[in-house]
Amino acid sequence: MNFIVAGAVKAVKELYGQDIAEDVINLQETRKEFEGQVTIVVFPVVRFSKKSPEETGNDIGTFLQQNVAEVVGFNVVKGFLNLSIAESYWVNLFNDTLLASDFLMAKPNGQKVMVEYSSPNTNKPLHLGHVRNNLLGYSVSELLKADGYEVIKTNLVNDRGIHICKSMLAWQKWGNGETPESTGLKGDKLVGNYYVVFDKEYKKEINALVADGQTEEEAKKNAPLIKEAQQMLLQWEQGDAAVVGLWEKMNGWVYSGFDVTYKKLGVDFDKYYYESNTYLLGKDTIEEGLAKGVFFKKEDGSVWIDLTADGLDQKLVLRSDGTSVYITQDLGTAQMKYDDFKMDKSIYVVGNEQDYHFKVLFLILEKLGKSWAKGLYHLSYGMVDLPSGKMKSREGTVVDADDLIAEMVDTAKQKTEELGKTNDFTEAEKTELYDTIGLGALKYFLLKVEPKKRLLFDPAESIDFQGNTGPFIQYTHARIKSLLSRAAYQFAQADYANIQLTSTELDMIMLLAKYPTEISNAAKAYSPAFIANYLYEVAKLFNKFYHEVPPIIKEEDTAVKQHRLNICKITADVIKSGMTILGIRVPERM
RNA sequence: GCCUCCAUAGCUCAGCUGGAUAGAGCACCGGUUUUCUAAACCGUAGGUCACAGGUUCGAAUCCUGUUGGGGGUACCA
Repeated sequence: MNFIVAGAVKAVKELYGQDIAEDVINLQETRKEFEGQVTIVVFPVVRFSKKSPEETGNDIGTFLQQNVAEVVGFNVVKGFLNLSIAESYWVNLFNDTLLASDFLMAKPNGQKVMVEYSSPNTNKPLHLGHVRNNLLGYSVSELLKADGYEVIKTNLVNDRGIHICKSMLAWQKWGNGETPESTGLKGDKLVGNYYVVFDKEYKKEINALVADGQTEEEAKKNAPLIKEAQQMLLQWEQGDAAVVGLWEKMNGWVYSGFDVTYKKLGVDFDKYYYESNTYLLGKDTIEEGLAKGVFFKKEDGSVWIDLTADGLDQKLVLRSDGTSVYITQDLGTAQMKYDDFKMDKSIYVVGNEQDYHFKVLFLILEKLGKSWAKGLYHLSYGMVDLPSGKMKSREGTVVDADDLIAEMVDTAKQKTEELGKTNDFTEAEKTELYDTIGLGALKYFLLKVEPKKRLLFDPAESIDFQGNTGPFIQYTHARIKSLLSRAAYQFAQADYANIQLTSTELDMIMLLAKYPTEISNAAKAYSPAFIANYLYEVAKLFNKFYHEVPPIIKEEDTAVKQHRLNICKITADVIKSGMTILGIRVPERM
């Protein structure tokens, strides 16, 4: 649409003798109720024309109609100049751009980006909050690929620390040698159970101590169990063979459990980092910061940074005993990741409870003069809340990832069987279809919401399969595919000599043409939700088109038939491409 | 206390680089199947865009304040 902007700039020059910048010409789609396809908002031009909005609109409209071949008509409503663009323009756009073989291909931009997501603790199974993280991380990775980046997906596994020692200790004390094999439980579930056991027993001890007259705070510190867990962590750090052995065994269980969930979710990683390897990193960075005067040392030996000038607080970066805190290792890990990959950008997909942490982290790296610090971005997303409030693993008020997935697949199965759509499917085809639909519904449900917004999930109300949902879009795709195969579709450009586009067809072409722009906007905002909402519009408009036109298969005019099948084909391609970005598979039939 | 994010229909969400009469889905009510898949389509109803000011030709959108809610503010991660 650049030619319209250029034409309008020229119009202002010739009509009013004024040079204006291109951004004065504000283009938008013409609203449905008015004639035309493209609208120029004339208010910003008024101060150059020194005429009323209506007169200005008429002047420019007349000029464009006379001087720009594609502009075949115009009307002015209040301050809005609505332009009618020649049908041949849209037909050419459709044939030359949308039907071109590279329409859906990513154009490499030569940049490398790392996306870190998932990053689970290895002491408990994944829940709905983690599911949101995983789907977001995966989808943003796909989105950035589609926008031309080379993407490295990483998972920084939080595999050490007091939380794992809690599970280990509880298993040692009360586990009776249980294993995933002996119980039939997934490894992460088994380990998670002992995390809950620990918490229960710990609370008992606290209550007993409080009854003995200690304050709750004291009791929390003095309970024998927590002391034992801390002792275990110390032994782990010293490399105690028995503790490390147990740690490896239980982490192994958890990993095999996670692998099952990851596979089910369809997410993967190019590179794993383990905190057990990175937790000592960052001390070099502390030295570097001290030398550069970015950090300062207090009398007790602790190291700090003063960020009060930046509107933040003083922040501890190294304990007085010389050991690391959270941010110490994150500083070191950031350096290591950069050294490993030299990426242009690095995205951290982490919940919004850590907004402050990342703000500080990035600011410190900038102050240390790291050239790559400006490429760091915290993709902060809102928590998933239940009607009862926040999910808490320790208290068992979580929606378990595996359970939820199983439930969704089961619902998909039920609904599909009710509709009697899979009577001629093989068992394998059925299994795959139910999986595709169930996960499609779940993923779309989570991804259609803007990442930073918190999300309410009510387990009592099942996720919809109708309306603005994954299955609706999947259905639209399946319907098109079946139509194309029944029509024995062959790709070819249609002959438009005698074709008059319907207004819905015109709308379809305009909407489909926006796909590449949608991708780049979504990528800039790191928001798969843009894609989800766009795909919904595409599917909705297609269904309208589908109902409006007579059966395409029976169409006798071969040019019209080819043209409509082409629209179907591009629609299916765009849906498939967009859904792939969301990590959602689309069935050929359903 | 301070910092930060959020507030749009009964519910779940779009719309936010300022543009025309604020849009969807669900739920509710009504209609469409001898024609390519009714997980679809068409229609009715539903709004003080939390509140109050300000900037502007024009504000759901930008600014300030207020209210309500989430999160953060640890020598935890």
